[in-house]
Amino acid sequence: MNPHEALVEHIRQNNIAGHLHRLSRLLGSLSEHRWAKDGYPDVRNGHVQLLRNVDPDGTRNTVLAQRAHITKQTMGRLVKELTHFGYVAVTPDPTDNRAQRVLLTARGTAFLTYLAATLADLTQAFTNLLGEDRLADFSQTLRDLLAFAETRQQQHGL
Amino acid sequence: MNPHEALVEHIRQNNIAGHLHRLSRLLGSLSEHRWAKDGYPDVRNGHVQLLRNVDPDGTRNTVLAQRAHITKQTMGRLVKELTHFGYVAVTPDPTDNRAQRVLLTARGTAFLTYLAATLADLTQAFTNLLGEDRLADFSQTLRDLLAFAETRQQQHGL
DNA sequence: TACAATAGTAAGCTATACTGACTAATTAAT
DNA sequence: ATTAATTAGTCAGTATAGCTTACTATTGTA
Repeated sequence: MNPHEALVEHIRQNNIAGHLHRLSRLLGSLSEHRWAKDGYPDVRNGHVQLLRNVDPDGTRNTVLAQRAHITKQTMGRLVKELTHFGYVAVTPDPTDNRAQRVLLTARGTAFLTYLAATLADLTQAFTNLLGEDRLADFSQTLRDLLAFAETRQQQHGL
Repeated sequence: MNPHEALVEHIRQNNIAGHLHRLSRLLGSLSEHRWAKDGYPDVRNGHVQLLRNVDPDGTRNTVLAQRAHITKQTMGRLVKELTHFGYVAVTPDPTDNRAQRVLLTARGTAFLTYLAATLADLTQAFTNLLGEDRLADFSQTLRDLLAFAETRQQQHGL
């Protein structure tokens, strides 16, 4: 094995970030195809990070953005899209005239219910593949790595 | 816990795809910041999937695209960018006048060497956090899930 | 009352990927 | 040997998911 091959091999061995990226994209595209097939063609992956953060009594855009770790402008776009497709509705916040409350519509709730079922399916498929223990370990490690990466980001180092 | 809370809780519990997406983005942005700080400001994460697939004697654009699982058009853009920044060079393929060969320049090789070192650092940080065994398990599971998702995609189900 | 902070919007930029349509060159089939 | 099909690469356009900068309107505070 010449030096270049050794180098490349080493990089492939440590390619966790690349694998994460690819798996994330693959799962995302599989999900959206399934949702479309099952009657929810206008919901995209990004929308889920809105839908799953709405409280029963409605939630402000800014709060949704914080929970999803995106800017309020980006969340604002998601709200607009999901409003247009009828998954959420926006009402003025009675306690603050600047603010709005985002609420799930019946369709939004129906989608969330459906989503929970498909996620359960996926978890089942993963369990069949890996077994319960390995899946739980993976999930926990994922959370640990996420916490680690967040800390690093706040320190702004690598 | 009312039904809506239970639903949302269930969705959060099974939020593997969301976590993957966020971790992938976080690691990507940390990497690019570090690369910029260390003298490689023009290399982005996407470029790595080109650089690490170039053979010592050069590789065709189409082959690079296949290895990186992206379209040849997208890979073509990466080639153009990295050529512009001096990390790769393109020569005609002597055996086929339609084709080109992408080769690493000295700068490209230097970056790959540097990259291998930073990946080793990151692996070390992960090992400190998780221990060798958990990291190895995570890495293996990631590969298993990737294989699973690829298969599903080819079947075009779920 | 004036000033600072907050909620949300508008506009525009970037990165990453895709598809469809094209040219030029090669290979295969008649 | 010519025609037809495939292949390599590019061009142009689209979509998604983020971002930043700049703005209005409201609220809270000194």
